[in-house]
Order: sequence, then structure tokens, then C-alpha cells
Amino acid sequence: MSVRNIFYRSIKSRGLRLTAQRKAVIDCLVASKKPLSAEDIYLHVQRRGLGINLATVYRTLDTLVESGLAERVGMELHRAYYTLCRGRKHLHHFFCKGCGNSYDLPHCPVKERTTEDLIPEAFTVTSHRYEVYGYCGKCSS
Amino acid sequence: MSVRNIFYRSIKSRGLRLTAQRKAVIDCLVASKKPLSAEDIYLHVQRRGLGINLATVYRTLDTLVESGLAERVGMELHRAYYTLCRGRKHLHHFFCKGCGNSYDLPHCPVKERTTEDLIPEAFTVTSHRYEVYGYCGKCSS
DNA sequence: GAGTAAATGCGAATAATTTGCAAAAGGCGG
DNA sequence: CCGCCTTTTGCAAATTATTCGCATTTACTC
Ligand SMILES: [Mn+2]
Ligand SMILES: [Mn+2]
Ligand SMILES: [Zn+2]
Ligand SMILES: [Zn+2]
Repeated sequence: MSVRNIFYRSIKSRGLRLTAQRKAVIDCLVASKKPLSAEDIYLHVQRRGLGINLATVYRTLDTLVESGLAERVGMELHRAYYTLCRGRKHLHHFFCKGCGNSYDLPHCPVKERTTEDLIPEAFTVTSHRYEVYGYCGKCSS
Repeated sequence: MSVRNIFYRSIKSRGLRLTAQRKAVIDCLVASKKPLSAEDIYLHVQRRGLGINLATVYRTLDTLVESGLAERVGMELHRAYYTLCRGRKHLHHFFCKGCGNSYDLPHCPVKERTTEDLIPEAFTVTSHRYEVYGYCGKCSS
């Protein structure tokens, strides 16, 4: 079964309706190698000839995030980007300030700790961000 | 020399003018134990009787960040928070999505690891960002 | 195929942040 | 201390991403 269909089924298994717009947004994200903004998705879908409203894109993305199927990332410049959660693993990255490439980090600081250890009181953790910046081997010299 | 004066001097040494507004924003951030939003700063300054415009607060914060004197953090909450870069020690924070408060995290994932362990190759690490989001005790229930 | 609740489209509303421009103020030399 | 020049500020309006209300359409169940 294709990745796409796995997401389609996840939508239905949560009691949500599998609409043409939701399919289009998922297809877009499945096809993309990098996180996309709501507007990116809106334009991609339009280009494929399917009509979709920007508000619907936003609502669909919210739905995906709330369902645990997607993640919001890269809010650095006052704009959210979205990426599908494939499998169960999310990644953290090293960003090279020289060449702009990014590399996966081999660990997640949150997974390695218990919540009590991490936060003094009984807080609820919903997400986290961990990014390392610097220069890769090529750009260090 | 006080922390405050160190920042005042840093402003001047960069050829920037030390205005009453810039002093007020710096004082505010020096006095605060947690990152502040532009509006937080605007209100604090007003309360001290000094007039300041919100646009000026934003411009001052931009200036501080561009000069390497401050850092923008906590952007997942659809709003930027600012914290001064003090000496060489930095902190990481837990941001409550309910009330907007933030709390210091007791550990830094980078300090706890060697560079080789952290990054596969011989990369140079210059900075990092680590933030946890969720709900504090009051906002969890 | 009809009924019903959920989802969409549309336009208007928000909220944070930015910008243009005239007026005010910092820091320099005198 | 004075004036000059440039930077910075205040103000109001603009921008931008995102959200909302509501009428209409659609997916799914029976
Ligand atoms: Mn992680
Ligand atoms: Mn750290
Ligand atoms: Zn590089
Ligand atoms: Zn809270």
C-alpha cells in the first residue's frame, strides 16, 4: 500500500471525512521532500487543476497536526511549515550556515529523558524544537 | 560594572546611539528572568512612566538581535520572545501554550554531549536552539 | 437515494509585525 | 554650551499570516 493510502486511511480511522481537498493536501505533502507552507500547498494544488481555498488548506493542516499525522516546523520567519509524520520518528537537524545544507541529528533530547527529569513540575509536554547550527566538514576549513 | 552598563556600552561601541528608549528596553530585559515579547516590554516600560512606542520596541529588538546582543526564542506561540545573550551561559525554556509563561529548563542537550557524539562528522557547532512547548500545571487542568 | 453532520468557500476579521514620513534627539566638532 | 548632521522616534497606515462566521456543499450511513 502506498504512503498516500496510509494517510488516507488514517484520516478515516479517526472518524474524519476523506474529502478531495484533504487528499490533495496529503498528496502534496507526500510528494514533497521538504516542509511546505500553507501557501505552498495552496499553489501546488491549484496548479494541478484542483480548486481549493486557502482557509481549507489551513484547516486541513490543523486537522493533520491535531491527529498527529503532521508536524509544524520552521516557524523562524513568522510562517509555519508542515511535514508529515512518517512512521513514528521525528528528526532534529544540524544546519550548516556555510552551504545551507541540513543533516539529521542522531538523538532527540526529549526522548532521552523522563518528563519529571525534564520539567520541574507536572507540566504537559506537547512538542519541542531542537536544532544545532554551525559549519559542516566542507565549510569548516 | 553592572550588566546593564555592559549592554549600554555594546550599543555605543557598535556606532549606535544610546537613546532613552533603547536603555528602557535593555533595562527591562536585564531585569526579567524570562524571555519577553515586544508587547511585554512595551507595557513594562509604560508602567515605569517612560513613554515608548510599540514600533520602537520592535525596532530596538531587531537592532539588539542584529548586533548579537539578544536572541529571539519561542516562536511556536505565534509571537516572538526576546532574551539577552549574557556572558557565555544561555538557558533553554519551556513555553506554556496556555498562559504564555516560560520556565527555565534544567539542562542543555548540547553541553551534555561531546561534539563527536552529537554530530557524525567533524562539524563545527556555533549555536543551537532547544525549546519545549506544552502546558504548565495551572493550564493543564 | 435521502438524511445528517461535517467540511468547504467566501469574505471579513484578527493579531503580530513592519513601514513611510515628518518631527525629535544623540553625539560630534567648534 | 551651541549648532549641525544623521540616526532614531512616534504615529498612523499597511502588510502578512492565519482565523472565523455563516451559508452552501459534500461524504458517509442507512
Ligand atoms: Mn525530538
Ligand atoms: Mn544549550
Ligand atoms: Zn556546509
Ligand atoms: Zn500556563
